Amino acid sequence: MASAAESLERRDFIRAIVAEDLKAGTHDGRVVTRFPPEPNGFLHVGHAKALGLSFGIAEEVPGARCHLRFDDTNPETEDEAYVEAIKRDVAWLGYDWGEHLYFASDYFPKMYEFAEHLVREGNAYVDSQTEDEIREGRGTVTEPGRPSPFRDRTVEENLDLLRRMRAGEFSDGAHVLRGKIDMASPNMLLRDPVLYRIRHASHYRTGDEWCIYPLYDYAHPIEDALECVTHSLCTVEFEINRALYDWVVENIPVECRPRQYEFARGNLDYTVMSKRMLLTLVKERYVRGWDDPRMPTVAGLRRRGFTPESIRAFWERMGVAKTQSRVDMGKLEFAIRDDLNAKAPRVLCVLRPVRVLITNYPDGGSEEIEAASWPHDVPREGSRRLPFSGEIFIDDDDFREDPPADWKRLAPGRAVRLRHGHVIRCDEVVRDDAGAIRELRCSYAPDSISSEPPSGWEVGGAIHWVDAEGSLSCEVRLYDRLFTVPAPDVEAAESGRDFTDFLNPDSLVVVENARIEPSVADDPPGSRYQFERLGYFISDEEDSAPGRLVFNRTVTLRDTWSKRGGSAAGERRRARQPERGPDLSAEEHRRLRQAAAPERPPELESRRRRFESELGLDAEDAELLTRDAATADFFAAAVGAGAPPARTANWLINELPRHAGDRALGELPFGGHAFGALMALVEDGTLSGAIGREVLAEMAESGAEPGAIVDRRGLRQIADASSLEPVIDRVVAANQNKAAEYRAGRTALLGFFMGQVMKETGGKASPELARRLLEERLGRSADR
RNA sequence: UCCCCGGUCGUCUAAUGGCAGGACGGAGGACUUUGGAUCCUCUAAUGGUGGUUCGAAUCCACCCCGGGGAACCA
Repeated sequence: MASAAESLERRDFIRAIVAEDLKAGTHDGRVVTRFPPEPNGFLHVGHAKALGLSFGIAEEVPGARCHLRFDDTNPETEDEAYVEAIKRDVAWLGYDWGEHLYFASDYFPKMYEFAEHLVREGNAYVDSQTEDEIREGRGTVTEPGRPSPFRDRTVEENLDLLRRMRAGEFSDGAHVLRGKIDMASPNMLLRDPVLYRIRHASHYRTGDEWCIYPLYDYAHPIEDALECVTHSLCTVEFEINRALYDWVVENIPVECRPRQYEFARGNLDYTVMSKRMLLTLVKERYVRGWDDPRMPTVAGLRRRGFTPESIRAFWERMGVAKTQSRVDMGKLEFAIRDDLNAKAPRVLCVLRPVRVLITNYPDGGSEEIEAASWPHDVPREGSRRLPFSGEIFIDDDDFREDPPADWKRLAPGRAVRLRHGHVIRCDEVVRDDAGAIRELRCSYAPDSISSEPPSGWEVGGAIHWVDAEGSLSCEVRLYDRLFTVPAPDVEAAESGRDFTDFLNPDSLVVVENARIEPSVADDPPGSRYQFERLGYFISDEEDSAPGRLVFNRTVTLRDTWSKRGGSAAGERRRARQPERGPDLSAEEHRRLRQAAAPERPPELESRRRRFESELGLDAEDAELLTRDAATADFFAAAVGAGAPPARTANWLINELPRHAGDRALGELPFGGHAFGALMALVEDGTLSGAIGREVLAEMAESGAEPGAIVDRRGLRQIADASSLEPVIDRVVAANQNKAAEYRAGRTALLGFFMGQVMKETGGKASPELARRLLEERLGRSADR
């Protein structure tokens, strides 16, 4: 068991929780997670994050597992086709659910049985109000709800009604089953949530067997409990649902006690992730389908050429936290380039061909060039042959008649190396009648393939090319971001426009007449390449066919030449910061509140004055301590036991609440007297503040006397220089480099040294003294 | 408006009262038969105001900002 806990790296707060549960043996040392998609759409990259968490943890902990469970409780939107698509995507990402494939719909009988149980226990009732009446009765965020007139039906009546609901005696909406919780709860979900509704609809798996269907908040915890899931991980918007989740699990007869934890969902720049919007894009034909390479779906990414490894690595680098975030596209692009650099063989492809005639090449001559498929820094073997003759194509982009100063490509009178081939120089530009470039006339330096050209040929850079005769025609699809703004959903909501208004018209550019080297002719669809200097590409699995080559651009190469600007997301965030005036200080707010506060009872008011005049408390402390009688009594008892008033007030206000947790003063296992004794120990220097806090923590836990705790644990502080100096010397001697840095001006390191001294002394060093000695010792220049 | 959750370099994320660190991006340089890759250097942050503490991103108070919440969706 310990080894299982150790194998889990605490990479994020969820894994930390799992590791701690493992250590504490919380779920008998078991770890079971689950991934619960509803089969009403395709998986997207955001789901890949959730997959990486739930399946990732299962992979990392020996003996753990992750269930793939279809949460199919709504017959109206779900479909078998989505089940298959989701299974395919999960498997493609490399996650293995083994035997553990489940369907919520398989639990319908059990869920119904539990519903009767809830009714019998008085925890649920059949409500016969209309949908509108129920909504109305729920109240608002500021007003409590009103109980339904049907709330107090007898168990017998409820049971009878529920059975008849199930038997199909009622029409849709005639009745619902509601949990009987709390109509006044600030959490609206707890105001008697609907558990079951009548819906005479065919379910894709259970057909017409059921005419009542459970709702998410009721079904999900049951699914988890029945499967003995231990850590039910979901996104933060379900945080409020947790209270209801816990209520359900506590009120049904199940063995296992799953816990729900929430993390931030994975959002990406320049796309949308909501199922509704994705469905709109597909249905209204803004894209070619769920697997359109511009879609953020797993299927889209796959067709675009992303690897499962890159997607997993991407989310692993992103981490898991609870802050809402919108990740840079650039990070996803980094992940795929990083992966493909070592996986995609290099080939040459010319997107927009310009004909180049090599005038000094032997007439009708040709040769074959052996070209390595991998650059020098990728340790892989392999090569192919490139045909070369006196007539080739280069890319439009690689020729400029009037180039900028730092141009490294072809221009009149300039020379470039043809990648893997000869060096050529442009002698003449031939135009057609319309003035467009028809061909470039160049000369080449013979025998310059694997050697430097003769002097006089100043080579700027290397460009890609293909042989005019020996190359193949192909179609290349260039993809760009689907939307023109980083957050189309937010933009739409704020501007009142539709999110489709922000679609990027250039998200797909089809290049029909590209030319590619012939070596790729017989590769299977789905082959990935780097088209040198252009990017990573994949042959399209749908549209490629023998004799018809179609490539999708996965991502461009990083381009430090024609670089783009900074992060648009950041600019946007800054732009949205509204103007506002200066904040009121905390002090001003306190005064305002106090002015508005009702008069306190005279008894407390007179104690306040006495605390202030007789005990010398400052006005604010006195006020705080006399807000209620219990606090005032507690304080008085402490002072009565000989405690110093000022320090006691300070600790009562600042330290005690932390250790009390939710407990009221009266519920603590110690009283004002013991607290006063602790204060006396701090006051006379027996304890430092830090140790005092530690003792207080133990008192709050066990109720033991402070003196007893101090004696048993030997906690007296070390406050004499003669005992502390050797420690200081040791610490400084052991960290000579840091000491030098400190002396050089990095005084923040004092905290580091203080920490070391505290560690050495078990926290018992007097901090004031330790700090003074340390400053003294470090302040001196290095002694020899 | 009430309840819940958040707020750390431009972005994502570490730091469980003790050195604000890493990654992406950006800038500069080295190298280069890909303006790729790699390597080096640099850049840049704790929302605000108070408080507690020897010491606060971390604890407390108030404020500000963002997200979620009044489906018979999940």
